[in-house]
Amino acid sequence: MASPGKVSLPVIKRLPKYYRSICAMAAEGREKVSSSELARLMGTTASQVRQDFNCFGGFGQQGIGYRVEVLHAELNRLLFGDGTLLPTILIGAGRLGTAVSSFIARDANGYRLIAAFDIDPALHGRQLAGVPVRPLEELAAFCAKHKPVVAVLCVPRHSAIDLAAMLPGLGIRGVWNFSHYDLSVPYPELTVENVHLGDSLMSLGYRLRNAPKDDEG
Amino acid sequence: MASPGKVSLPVIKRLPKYYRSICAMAAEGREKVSSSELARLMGTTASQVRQDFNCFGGFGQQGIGYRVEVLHAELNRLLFGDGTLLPTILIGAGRLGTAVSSFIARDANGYRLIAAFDIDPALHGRQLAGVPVRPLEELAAFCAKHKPVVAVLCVPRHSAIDLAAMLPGLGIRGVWNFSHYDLSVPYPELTVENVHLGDSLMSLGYRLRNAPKDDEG
DNA sequence: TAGATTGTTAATCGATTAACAATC
DNA sequence: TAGATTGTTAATCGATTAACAATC
Repeated sequence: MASPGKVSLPVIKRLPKYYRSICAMAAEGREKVSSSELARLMGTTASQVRQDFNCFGGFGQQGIGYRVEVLHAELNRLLFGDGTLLPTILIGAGRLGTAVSSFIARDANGYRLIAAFDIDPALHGRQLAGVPVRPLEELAAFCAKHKPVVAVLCVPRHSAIDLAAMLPGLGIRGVWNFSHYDLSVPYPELTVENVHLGDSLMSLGYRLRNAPKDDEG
Repeated sequence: MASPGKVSLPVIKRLPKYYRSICAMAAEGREKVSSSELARLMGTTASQVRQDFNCFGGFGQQGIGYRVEVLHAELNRLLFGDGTLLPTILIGAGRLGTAVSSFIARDANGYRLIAAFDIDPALHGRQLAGVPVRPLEELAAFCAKHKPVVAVLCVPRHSAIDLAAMLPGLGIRGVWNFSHYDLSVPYPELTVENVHLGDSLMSLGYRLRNAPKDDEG
């Protein structure tokens, strides 16, 4: 079993996919599953499934397989810890911010939205997924008092750069970044998940233009 | 120079990041740039920059560096082809769909939104980023007539599964998938970009809980 | 016991990085 | 020419896959 900090990023990124498969199985009442069946469901190999689980100590029984209930509990613990929700703020309450806020609030992903911020006075006071939109000037005071751990950035590129510089000082340790500026590079002290919608669209375009067109060629 | 279909996915995913850096430089009037400077900006190595560009034939001059203008033109061509926008439909016009539609329409990413679809009659006829929301029943007829190439899926998991099965038959070759179901596995005939917001949030949670807390430890 | 399936080590594969000759 | 920097080959690194002993 590797020490938790040592688990590689590709493995970590696969955990939610395992979790979803297992949740579906648990809901169906399945009791056991083999690495090869999980692999087929996820489009990978049985080897990878076993390697991945063994990063965390091995959840199976030799000769038998994996108990769905055990996998479910272990993955749940890995992804959500003891179940304490991570206090989270949203910065940028525009269209994207609004969509994202309801996503955080609705889907049980381990986060609790405690505030939203925006520079636009027209938005101040509005409710967003159950929290009011506050002026950006209140950010520092709010963080000092309520100690959010995660910031969701739905702001333009330049605001993201400015904000990221101050966030660690406010106690923020994680950022879910929707601005199209890659925050992982300049701010290694933050744990960042970049969701670069524009980049993903552009690379899709390249792949489409260069895909083997088996229906035409 | 590798044949276009052979360029590896990691390289393709870096193209938009190069493009943004180069656009910024072009805007500043910079004329030349070295692989090492680009590498520093992107948080990678000069070696990788040169390897990446050489997948497409090499855009630089030995001893000199890269001309910003050349890089800009080449990356532009790679990402956007001849500039023809890819005709695109949105399926699912809820909160997320709304945010995403304005993203497609506003940011110049090489796509042209030509229609939106939803099962909810309450949304039918509404305008979304300049196109009307249509009943889902019209999807097949619309595709037959207008030949969209890309579908953006902002629908729940189960609808995504059902839709993906029929999309190739309607001429759709690419999918930008926001449903939390991984479409790459069951539909290899589609070029899919999965944007799994839930998964990205969950893995962020794991990383935060297991990050080395240098401010506490 | 025989069959199945994990845990774990070894082999392979691919991507990244380093090195260096070519060239401006 | 000397210095700089690419293009390209070689070395390294890490992730994936295969193999197999352990075990139910």
